[in-house]
Amino acid sequence: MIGLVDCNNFYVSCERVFNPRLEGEAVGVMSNNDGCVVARSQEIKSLGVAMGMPAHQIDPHIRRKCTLLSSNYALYGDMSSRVTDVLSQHTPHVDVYSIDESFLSFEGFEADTLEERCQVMRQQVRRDTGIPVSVGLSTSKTLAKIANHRAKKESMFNGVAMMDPNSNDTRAFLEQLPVNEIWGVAGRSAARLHTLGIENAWQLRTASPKHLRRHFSVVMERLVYELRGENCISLDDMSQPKKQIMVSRSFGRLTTDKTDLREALRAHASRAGEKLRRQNGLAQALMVFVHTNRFRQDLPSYSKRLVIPLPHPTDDSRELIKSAMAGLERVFKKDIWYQKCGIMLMDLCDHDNEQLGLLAEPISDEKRARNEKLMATLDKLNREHGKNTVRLGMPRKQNAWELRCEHRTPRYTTRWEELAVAKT
DNA sequence: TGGGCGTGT
DNA sequence: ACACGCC
Repeated sequence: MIGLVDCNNFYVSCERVFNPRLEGEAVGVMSNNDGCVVARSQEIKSLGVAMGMPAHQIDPHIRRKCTLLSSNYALYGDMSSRVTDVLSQHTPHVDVYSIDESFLSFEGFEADTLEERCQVMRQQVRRDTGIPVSVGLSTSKTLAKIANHRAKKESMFNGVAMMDPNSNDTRAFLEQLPVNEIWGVAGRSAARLHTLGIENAWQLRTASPKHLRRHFSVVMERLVYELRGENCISLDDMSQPKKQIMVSRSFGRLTTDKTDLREALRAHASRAGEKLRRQNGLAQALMVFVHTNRFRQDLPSYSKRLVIPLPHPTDDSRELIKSAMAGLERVFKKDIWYQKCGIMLMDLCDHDNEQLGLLAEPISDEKRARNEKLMATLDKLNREHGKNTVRLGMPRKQNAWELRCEHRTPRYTTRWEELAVAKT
């Protein structure tokens, strides 16, 4: 049996833990730069604020009834690991799927004890972290996802729903479930399924896998088996090292200033280096890109990307920065209003069995050890004393790439200076 | 009017 | 490179 634990309205729930006054209010959390609404309380959903809606498009009448917060990823990330910690106490197999979702394997557990166990687990998460979660149980991940939706929507389940893949009840539910509500099926695929006469999940489940493979791909074929209750989506991939690492941000305001781009790319390359070292990898190439705001039709549009092979595989932030700066020289154009820039590390390989290129410059073991120690120290300081305690080069004040986040709450759990204060 | 991945063709 | 998906 597989369980899917999903936190309810996760970012909003995190905010409510530290500000209980938000309970019962219409609350939304916005994406970076206060762009779109990416998390919504039940109350704000009822007001008609859609997922992903640009914040500035919300009707002013509605807007006045809402609390819209900037995202506080330091807080959400920390709360997420607290939730995961509790889950790990209830089964040895937890696959963290996203910041607010985990798949749990209950292999070897008695099936008829699971609903009860999950209730206990759910209540412990609530008690220990303050976060409400729902649990879906079934024999495949796709069905566990569907069960999770039911657990959220139908109050009779009390937050834990188990779906027997072969029950009449399941059949009835799948018959009224539109295909686009299935995990892995969105607008385009749903439209193409419709042309084949497949409108609901039951029709998809009873369709011919071979037929679907012809019209789509193995992904859709697997989905048919998943809907039948056969677990065929592997999630070990989740913990696999990344094949690319990307860091990019929109600017807080548009800029034509090369120094802004230089500083932003330096920060992005450093962050990418951190991620790379954490997965014990080396990069063999780096891509730099810049572009303008495609929504601004009054300004010239410009977009450029450039792949730069690295002289040898590296995880050293200083070398990544050096290549990124060289790239910037080649993609930068004067008098362009840039909206975003970023870098992507590519052709990643494992640190421990590095392939030396034919033309690689040999580096002495001594020098290499020193570089590694420097990076390790940098990472340790930033880990233990907070992000950006030590950085490579200092950005100017009031730079254009600083994120807009006018409504961010304190980082209660990850910054000493921002701890919650109990008033007497 | 976000950011960061993945798979498949 | 592109299409499409997830969260």
